[in-house]
Amino acid sequence: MKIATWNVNSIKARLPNVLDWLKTAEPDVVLMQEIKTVDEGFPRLEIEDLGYQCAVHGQKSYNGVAILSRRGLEDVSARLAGDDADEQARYLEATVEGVRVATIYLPNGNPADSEKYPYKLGWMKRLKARAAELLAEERPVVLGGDYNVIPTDDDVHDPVAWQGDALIRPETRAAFREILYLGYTDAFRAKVPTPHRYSFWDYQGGAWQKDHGIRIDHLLLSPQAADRLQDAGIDSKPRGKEKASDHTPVWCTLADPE
DNA sequence: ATGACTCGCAACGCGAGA
Repeated sequence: MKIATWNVNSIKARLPNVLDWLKTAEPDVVLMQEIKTVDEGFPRLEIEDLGYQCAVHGQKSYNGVAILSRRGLEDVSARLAGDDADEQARYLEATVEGVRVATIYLPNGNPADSEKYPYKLGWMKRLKARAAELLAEERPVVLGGDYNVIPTDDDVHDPVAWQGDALIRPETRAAFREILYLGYTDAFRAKVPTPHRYSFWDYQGGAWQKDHGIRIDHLLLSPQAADRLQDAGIDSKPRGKEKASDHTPVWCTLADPE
């Protein structure tokens, strides 16, 4: 089963690129972020034509997440518990052939001296609680998404330039490690030890051409999923296309159960 | 170099992104 995560930065602006990529990459499951539309605006028919079912948790203009699957889609559940006042559409879970998957659009948190940073850290605490609950179920789990976390200095072109940023601050990294240390595996890092492989390149300053990127899109696997991990990678081709998202897909493959 | 890009919106510049 091939599972990918992709922050598309507007599904409407990205639809031709997304359809092309679905046809060529042939993922079984896509964990999508920043669709930037309400549920009714999601191009469901075009994607269903390629054999996918869609679960959508949208929001007007900002955020919004979706799960695409061509191998079934059951028990869909939106929102992250722990803050009933949180109206931002950033979390959606579903089950595909016994694998519990979540699409995650973790808050950016900048500026780090604003109220946005405590919101990010609070959101990470809520995610940790949910991640722990899922671990207790002792089943394959894949938590994929735009974490807005640069885990280590191997995951950024210029760590000094990012100093103090909400994506790299020690508190951010510690909160991310807390989730990993529950027992989750970073699928890409487990398969690709090479440093300086990125999933995001800013639109500005020729960052893509100069490979000035950051690795912030991650697939975290429970032990039962990690036991089935066959391969993982970053598909940088979509980032080089016309009208590209600033993020590119990160994927992993899980062996089918016995 | 007071820059640099892209998105949605009911806009005709702005906030947000990272």
